[in-house]
Amino acid sequence: MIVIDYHDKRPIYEQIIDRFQLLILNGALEPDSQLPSVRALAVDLSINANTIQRAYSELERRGLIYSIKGRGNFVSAQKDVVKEQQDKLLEELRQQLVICKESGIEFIKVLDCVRETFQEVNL
Amino acid sequence: MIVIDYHDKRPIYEQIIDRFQLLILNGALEPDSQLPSVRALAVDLSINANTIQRAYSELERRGLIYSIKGRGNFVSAQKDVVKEQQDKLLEELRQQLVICKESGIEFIKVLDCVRETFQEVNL
DNA sequence: TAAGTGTACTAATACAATTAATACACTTAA
DNA sequence: TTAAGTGTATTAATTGTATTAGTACACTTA
Repeated sequence: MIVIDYHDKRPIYEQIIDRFQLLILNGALEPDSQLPSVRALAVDLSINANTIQRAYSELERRGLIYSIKGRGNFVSAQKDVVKEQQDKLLEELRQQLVICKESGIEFIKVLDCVRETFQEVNL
Repeated sequence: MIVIDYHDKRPIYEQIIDRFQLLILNGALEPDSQLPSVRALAVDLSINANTIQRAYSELERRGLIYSIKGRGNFVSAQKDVVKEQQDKLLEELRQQLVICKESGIEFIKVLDCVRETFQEVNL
């Protein structure tokens, strides 16, 4: 479910955050379903439990999960938080688009890139 | 010409790299034109000259500038390096697009984002 | 009650970013 | 020739962040 890429320069907790966020946003993890415990996942990934805890804290801060002491962490059931995080991703995309535009990359090239990624031909 | 954003989490040398790369890619800095000296820019930005040096070294490694001992740093005159760096930016865009797609963001929303950024209506 | 859970805290280590101070080689203009 | 300005290289020190490690406490469930 979760894989750490040690060639990735980003911190481990950030990789975990992004991975879980992805699984929640696309619906792979259903609302109210339980996440692995901080200790269990720590053992599974051979890392420290504090690192998992840090990732879970951030996910909770974003409203993507909620935690119950003594029971565990669970996927949030609120739909608006999903939309909110998707909007943040779109904002990051927008920033990258601005960089591309300001770097003199032609509009058609960007459009091709989008088409290829989404494999949409009916445009 | 160059501005440092201390609210930006990225290292200073990286901000300088990106800023100069942008100016070179979009043609604001013409081939063979001279860049500020490492010392002069350091004083101007109130940072250490080594930080400028580090940024210039990376820009030279990318082939975007060339340096002459005792004279200064100059914008590269080779067109293919511009294309090469633009392709790298497109690859970063592609990765962000994949994240958006895998996060369940609809194709039309991404397309709207592209349209708005490039302000193209004839689609 | 025991085991499993989240949470909080501190200490220690490792690494990266940055500053600082030099020193050296080269170019240009007075 | 000399002085000023340029790039380059090196080392040391400081700072901040990521991560590990260990511990303790509160809560839930069987």
